[in-house]
Amino acid sequence: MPPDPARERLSRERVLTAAVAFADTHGLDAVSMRRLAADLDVVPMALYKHVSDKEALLDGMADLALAELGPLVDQDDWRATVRARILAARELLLRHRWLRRVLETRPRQTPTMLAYLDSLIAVFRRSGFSDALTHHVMHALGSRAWGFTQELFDDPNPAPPPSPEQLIQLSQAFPHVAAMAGVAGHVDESVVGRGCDDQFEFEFALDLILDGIAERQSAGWEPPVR
Amino acid sequence: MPPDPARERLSRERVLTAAVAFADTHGLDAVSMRRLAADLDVVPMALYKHVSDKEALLDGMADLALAELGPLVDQDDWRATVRARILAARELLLRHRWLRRVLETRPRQTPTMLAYLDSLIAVFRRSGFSDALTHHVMHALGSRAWGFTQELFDDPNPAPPPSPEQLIQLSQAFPHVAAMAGVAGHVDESVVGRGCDDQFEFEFALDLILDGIAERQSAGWEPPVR
DNA sequence: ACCTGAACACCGTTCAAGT
DNA sequence: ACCTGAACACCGTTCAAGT
Repeated sequence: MPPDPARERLSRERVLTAAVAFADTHGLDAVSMRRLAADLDVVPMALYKHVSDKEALLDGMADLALAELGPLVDQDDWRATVRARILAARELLLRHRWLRRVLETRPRQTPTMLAYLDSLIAVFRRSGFSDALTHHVMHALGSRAWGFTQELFDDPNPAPPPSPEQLIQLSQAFPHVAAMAGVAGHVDESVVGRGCDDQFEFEFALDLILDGIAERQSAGWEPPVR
Repeated sequence: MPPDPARERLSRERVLTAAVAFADTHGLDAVSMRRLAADLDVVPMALYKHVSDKEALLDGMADLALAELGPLVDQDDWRATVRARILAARELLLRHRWLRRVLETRPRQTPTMLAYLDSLIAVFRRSGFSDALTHHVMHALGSRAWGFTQELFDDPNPAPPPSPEQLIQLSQAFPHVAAMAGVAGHVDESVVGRGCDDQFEFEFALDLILDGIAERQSAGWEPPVR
């Protein structure tokens, strides 16, 4: 049979775009080489011409999604710049719910990931932070620099809410968790559970850390001699 | 053939203990139902009598490892107590390198996980923190409450160090990353890479956050009215 | 140069049977 | 009550062949 002329040729770009769309709609767990191939109307092995293996596919997906971020925009001062940049990254991660888990599992930073970090680090260095302080400060931000926290789960099928009986049992066994969670209006979600990492939580923690960073810097923090 | 009397009977405890030991020595990726069964000299399906599925196995492994932590020990004040507790958890995670990834992927908290969080939350509440502040403060700690950060990878096969040529290329493309990393004496490790999340880094960030928490509390922080 | 087909070495898990 | 064996529906990836 002659190749169907109506069928678009495969390309790395087409593979990655399809993979991102597939993950957006079906979740990361559904992304397999075989299913992606089926989605593209192609035999599994056809993908390997454009992507060396599954890890490379995930790298490419991360790069493609991160490209949506665009260049860093300077604000009034380092604090506002870093804050806005991180909140923008957070919005990206909320648009692509699978991205957090992909970033977490990259054994090496992709160039796009490095470029993102470079742009953040640049803000601190240009604002007079020492290289040592910049280094520690980036560690203090940790994954929050990417706009996510451990709470932001990518669970495709959230667990059903516990029954009233279970709730009573839980709050007897773990009274402090219950009291603390109750205040936030979601007794059904545990501290590091999913669902309560809303904008307010994220900004509270981010500002707390930015305050700490500002304090270290204005106090002229220096690395301990050893 | 009669059952070999010398062969110890399987039990949930024996399965979990073997799984923990197996993960300790071979890494998490090596833990499969089939390989664990082979390790126990048993057919794969024999495990399912003691553990309902693989997720339950991972839950059990987490519980067993976390049990090593023991009860919380009170120190001079909330700050010292929380600090010591978190550093103890960190040491546990360093002993069981697979545990971080298992904790991260639990869709629901196991009872042992909840008990750990409960003990931490109790410290804040007993020290006069409001429930609302306690809630936000636990979020600010995030995964650091478990003694890990995004930097603490469980990579069984660390990537080879880049060649000098690659290093030069990298530092030209990402000058700020290079400058910042250089100061810490490990140009070969990127910011969120593995290997530089040493004790000092962790304590720097932890203390920065504890400072922020102490500041919020002594300032009488209250949730915004809405 | 790009895609295909069959095969290999793995998974987790079900079902029906053995002791 | 506990373990077994064969089977099912999946994986990622190799190799040799087609066009």
